[in-house]
Formats: sequence, structure tokens, C-alpha cells
Amino acid sequence: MGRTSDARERLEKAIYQLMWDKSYNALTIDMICKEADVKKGSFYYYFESKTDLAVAAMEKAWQELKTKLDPIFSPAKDPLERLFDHADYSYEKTREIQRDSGQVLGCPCFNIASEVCCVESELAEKTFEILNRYRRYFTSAVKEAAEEGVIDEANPEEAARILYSVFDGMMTQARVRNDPEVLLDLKPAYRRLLKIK
Amino acid sequence: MGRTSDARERLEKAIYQLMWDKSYNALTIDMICKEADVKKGSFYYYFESKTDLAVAAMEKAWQELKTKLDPIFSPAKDPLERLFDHADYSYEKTREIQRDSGQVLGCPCFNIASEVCCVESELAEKTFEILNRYRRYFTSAVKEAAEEGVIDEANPEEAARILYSVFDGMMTQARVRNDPEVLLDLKPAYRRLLKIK
DNA sequence: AGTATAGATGACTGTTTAGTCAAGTAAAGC
DNA sequence: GCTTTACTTGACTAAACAGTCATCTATACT
Repeated sequence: MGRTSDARERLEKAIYQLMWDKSYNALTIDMICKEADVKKGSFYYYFESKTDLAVAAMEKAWQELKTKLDPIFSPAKDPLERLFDHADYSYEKTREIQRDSGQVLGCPCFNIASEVCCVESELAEKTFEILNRYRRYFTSAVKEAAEEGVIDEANPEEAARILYSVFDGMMTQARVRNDPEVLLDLKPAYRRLLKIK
Repeated sequence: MGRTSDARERLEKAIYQLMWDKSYNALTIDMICKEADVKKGSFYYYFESKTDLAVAAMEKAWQELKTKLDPIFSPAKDPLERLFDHADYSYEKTREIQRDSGQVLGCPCFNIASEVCCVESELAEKTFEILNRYRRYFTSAVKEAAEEGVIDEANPEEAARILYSVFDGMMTQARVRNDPEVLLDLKPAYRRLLKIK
């Protein structure tokens, strides 16, 4: 019983968008409240600190992303198809965001993880965790491809680590250059890295 | 004539170290002054703003790095040797820094570029410029390898772009994981990406 | 309709921050 | 040794900032 509200969700959306657009450390609580149209008193009603909100927002964003990744990396599909579909999805999504906001933003989790890993231990842990969850999709696909024999691969774990580094590296290159076309190198890179039969 | 000082250099060193350790946006002018042992009045004697100092510091750091990169990528060496020596250097340097400071820090320019590219346009331009200078070493080596026929390469520019994305991607993975061993994947990745004869 | 409760609000405090400035100090050149 | 000039200092202002709280409001449940 009592009053209802979506202020919590508005705050989570706001900090996530601002972190993605700008950076974590550039944000103040006032900015986040303004973006969410929530007063500071309410902010502290829901969250203890900026870090606290950021951690919650990252987890929510992951749950949202997961609903997109699960079909893309569906075990019903050929493992290589999963990887290439994910490359296509990343390119298309990046273009869409640039069309709407004028900016290529890259992978929010990777950006923030790199920014806070030596400063905000709580948020660092959460982003680290999410990066690992994300990478597991790659590992699973590469391992399966190796087992099915569609690639000639002596070290699938290594291959998956490298593929994921390429993905994050290119997403950030795309951000820095504000150019989605950078991501057109993703599929050629995967083809070079995997000995496809 | 007049009083002499190395306060300018101390400030540049201080912001560079702090940006690398933490991040750009996390820093205040007071923190930088304290680290450099320089009073704020002196800060504003030399620089207009934090951005101004950061730009100067990045350029100085690049000039310093260049003296390391030039021998590593010396045209006197085989092109592939340059790339592999650079991978070794990156790994060793990263380990050394972790030994001293307890932290893997990755590539400062890539970290900062990704952090400020949508916010601080002046610093964004400078870091962007440096990333391009860095990548030129890769491009030159790969192109030469292709021309000399030591690799079988239809698209050397693409290969160089991918190699450099792997490098930056892994450097940041190493930072986030605080694990230099991530960089041991660098040379295997290069070997996978280039059809070495 | 009344009440208990979840949430909203804005005014408040103390602190940190950027940026300024007049007065002081050290060294280079005469 | 004196003057010019490059640099230093600490005290200052105003603004931005995090965090608190008493009071107000809406609504779910009885």
C-alpha cells in the first residue's frame, strides 16, 4: 500500500544513458536527478550513492541485453552463425544509435569497466562480472564450433578470448572515431582468427 | 632572466600518472596540484584549464613513447619481428608497472580517448591523433610484410586495423582484469590474423 | 471514508571545487 | 648590488556539490 512510483526505474535509465553517452566520473547526482526528473531527496530515498545506483543500473541493463543476446546466440543455430549474427547486430544497433543521437557509443560496460576498475571497486566488480557473462557467449560458440568440427581449432578458449578482445577493441575504436563502419572489420577479423572448414 | 622552475613538467607528469592510474574525469585541479606539489596559483600561471594541461601532457607522453617505439618498429628489422617485439615489449612493460604499482593500467591513450570522446573535444582530438600515430606503426609493418611477401595478405590496411584493435582491446582487458597474462594472447592473435609463409 | 504507508519535495547544511589576485621571492643580467 | 622578470604563495570569492530532514501528498487496503 502507499504511493506508487517509477522514480527508481527513471533514475536507473538516466544514469545508464548518461554513463554511456559521457562517462561515470563526469556525472554528478544533480545531473542524474535532472535527467531522470527526480528530486535529490527521492534519489537518496532509493539509493545510497552514485555507485549504488550505477551498479543497479548496470545489472538491469544486462538483463535487458540478455534478452537480445539469447536469441542471437541460440544453441538452435550453427555456432559460427551466432558469432556472425552478433557482429551484424552490433553493427546495425550501433548505426541505429548514431542515427538517433549522432554518436557512436561503443560497449557501455567495457567503457565503464576500464574507467572505474582502479577507483570504484563495487562498480568495477559488477562491470567485470558482466563482461565475463558476455564473453561466455563467445566461448560457448567457439567451443561448439570446434567440437562440431566446423573450425579447425586446437585452442578454443584462446580463440574465444581473442575474438572477444577484438569485439571490445573495435567497439571502442568505433566510439573514438565516431564511425560505425569500423565494425565492418568484425566479420573479416573473425574469419581470419578461425580456421573455418 | 628571472626565477627558474620545473613546475610545468611536474604538473604534466602528475596529471599523466593520475589519468593513467584513475581516469580523466575523476581528477580535480586540487588533486593534480597536490600530486605535483604545486600551488593552484602556479597551476593557472602555466595552464588555462585541466583540459589544457591534459592535452600538453598527452603530447609530451607521446614524444616519450615515440623514443621507445622507433627502435621497436625500426625499418632495419623484419616487419613481423617488429610486431612481435612490440607485443613482447607491451607485456614486459605491463608486468613491470604491475610489479611497481600493483595495477595493470593498459594503454592510457585508449582509455582516455574512450572516456572523453563525447565530452572534452580538445582532449578527444589530441588522443585521437595519438591513437592514429600509434596505429601507423602497425600499418607500416603489415604493409611491408605484405610487399616483401612474408605474409599472404590481400588487404594489408584491413589487417593492420584489426591487429591494432586486438592490441587496444587486450590492453584494456588486461587493465580490467588486472592481469598482464592477458597479453600473452597477443602473439597468437597476430599469428592467427596474418597468413605467415 | 478513513488510515496507514510509500513516496515526493524543497529548503537547508557543510564541504569541495574552480578560478582570481595582490604581494612576495628567487635568479639572471647588467 | 641592483633591477628586471619569471615564478610562487596563500588567502580569497563564488559556485557546485553531496547529503539530510521535516513536512507534504497520493494511493492501496480496510
